[in-house]
Amino acid sequence: MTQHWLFKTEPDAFSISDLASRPKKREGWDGVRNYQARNFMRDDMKVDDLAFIYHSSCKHIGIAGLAKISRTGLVDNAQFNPESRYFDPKSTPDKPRWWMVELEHIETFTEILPLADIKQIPDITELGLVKKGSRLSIMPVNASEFDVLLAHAKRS
DNA sequence: GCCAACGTTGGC
DNA sequence: GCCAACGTTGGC
Repeated sequence: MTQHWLFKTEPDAFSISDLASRPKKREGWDGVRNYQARNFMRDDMKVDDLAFIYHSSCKHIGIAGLAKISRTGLVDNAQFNPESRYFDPKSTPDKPRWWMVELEHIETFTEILPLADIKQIPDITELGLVKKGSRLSIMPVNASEFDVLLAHAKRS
């Protein structure tokens, strides 16, 4: 059973076009340091699951494109690098704390589907983005809402 | 830059 | 295990 996801990113740090310009259009999604988000990646994601890429903390906030999960079960090596802002002194290579998946770019939407518009769509009620207080950087999207959002994103 | 809401830490 | 204090997130 394929699931659907949404990954937040700050485009100043890593954007949908950065993903598209990587070799094979793929990149490991490192730097997640939240247990719930990690658990989604480590326990629930499957190769070929689809994922929206969402731009946050920027001028044009919203869903910017579509990707898929290309690899799972990867260790986020930034946790072992003392130079990295994602370094975790409590994690060891024997027993890594932080795991990630790899994403592969599928499509950059012609226009970003703005958060303000998403909030106006009557069918979108379950999505974490529109729920008060949700700060998850990675969240599931149920199948019907995923279809609605994809239709809106392609229409704009 | 503000600030509400949330997650994490650490003393007890 | 509680909970206050602190740090972070992220829209506005």
